[in-house]
Amino acid sequence: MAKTKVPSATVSRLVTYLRVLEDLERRGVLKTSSEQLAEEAQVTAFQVRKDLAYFGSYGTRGVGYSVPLLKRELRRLLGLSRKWRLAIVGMGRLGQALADYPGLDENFEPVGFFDVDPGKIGQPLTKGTIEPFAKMPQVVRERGIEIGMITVPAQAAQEVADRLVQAGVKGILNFAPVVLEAPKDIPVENVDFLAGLSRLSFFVSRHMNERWTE
Amino acid sequence: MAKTKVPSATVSRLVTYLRVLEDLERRGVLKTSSEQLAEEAQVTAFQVRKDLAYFGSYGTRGVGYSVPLLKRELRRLLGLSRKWRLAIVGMGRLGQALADYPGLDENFEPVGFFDVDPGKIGQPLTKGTIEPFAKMPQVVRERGIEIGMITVPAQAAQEVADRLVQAGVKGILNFAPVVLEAPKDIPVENVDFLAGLSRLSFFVSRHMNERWTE
DNA sequence: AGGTGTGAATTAATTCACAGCA
DNA sequence: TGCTGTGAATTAATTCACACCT
Repeated sequence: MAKTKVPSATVSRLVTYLRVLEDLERRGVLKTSSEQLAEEAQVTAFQVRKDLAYFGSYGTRGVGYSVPLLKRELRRLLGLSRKWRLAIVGMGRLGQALADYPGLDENFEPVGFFDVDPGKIGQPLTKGTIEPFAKMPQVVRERGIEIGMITVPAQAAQEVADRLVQAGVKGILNFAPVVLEAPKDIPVENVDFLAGLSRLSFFVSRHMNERWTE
Repeated sequence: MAKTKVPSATVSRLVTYLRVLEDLERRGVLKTSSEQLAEEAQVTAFQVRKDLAYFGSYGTRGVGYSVPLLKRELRRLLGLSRKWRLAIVGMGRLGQALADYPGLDENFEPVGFFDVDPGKIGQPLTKGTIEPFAKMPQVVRERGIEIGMITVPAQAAQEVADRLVQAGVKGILNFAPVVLEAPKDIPVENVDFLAGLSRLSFFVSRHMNERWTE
């Protein structure tokens, strides 16, 4: 069992391994190997074994890994052995799309949906009803909400983040295209869609220029 | 001017620097420094200078960087000095939200919106009209579409990707929660929303357990 | 026999310190 | 003087080879 600190790249890959395992399980596969996991996760088998070894030894030598067991262990490592209660702030199309994103329910329980638009308040959703943002702090406390997901326009995001922190959430996932400030003990994950496109266009343009010059 | 290969982490950070520069420009700031960029991008000033130095020298010693100039250079480096033509496949809420995502227009031009649902076809959007997916290959050729964005359900994503590649796109940005296969000269960027939440919950739960044991 | 787990070797990324230039 | 640009030093991450266990 390793006591060393875990590379953050490893954490990102654990998420991928978990997704692969869920896929294998869906296909009825019960046993797997570092080789197979590597193939599906698009990394090397060395990498898979090393990543897992940071946390413990979950496989059987000469045999491989049990899919359900490894899945359970990864969920535990990622803090997903219980569901996190989630507030989604900003119920435009993005917020609504995320509320219904497949697989969300396996690890998260969205129990609060907020917006400031009076026209939206009361509107029913698949998993609840849109409530006024002003009630958010109260709801966060009442329902023990731990994670806040921000899907409001950029200019409102920092304000929303501050209020979520005040209300007592433990972490923030931000989809607005700004980098948010937060107290250093509140982790914030900033997701930016255009980042993906920009990275992609970097690789595409480099490929098209055939080894770009000077 | 460096000839060395660029760390892929550096490319991701360039995207962030560009976003920061756009923000500075919006605030009317004309000159900046590695210090300031580092602050806003949440990295060290060493890192900023090193990252930029992989590509050239864009600053003035003793002075700093010109915001518009550095912005232009970063856009060039990222292949964003012209707009990429974009097809969005899957016009559910996620597809529609992304079509209107702020800042998209600065670097991308969505010129094709596709769905298989007959009920959606013909529906007007902010930037166009939903067309039948069957017409996608023809439209990709006619309008010179270079990048395909996939926002369909997971089970349809691979099929869509294959058809996009056949139709001749140069790169794919995938929002469906699966890892896609593609020919090795076609870059694919797989975005997974739950990845962000899972990473976040890892950090939150570790923090809550106060240095997690064994 | 066969596939994991892990120390050692290698490679990559980051940090640093300071030379170089406006 | 002040801040960039960069080789050198350090630290981190990945790859490898093989001991080890079933």
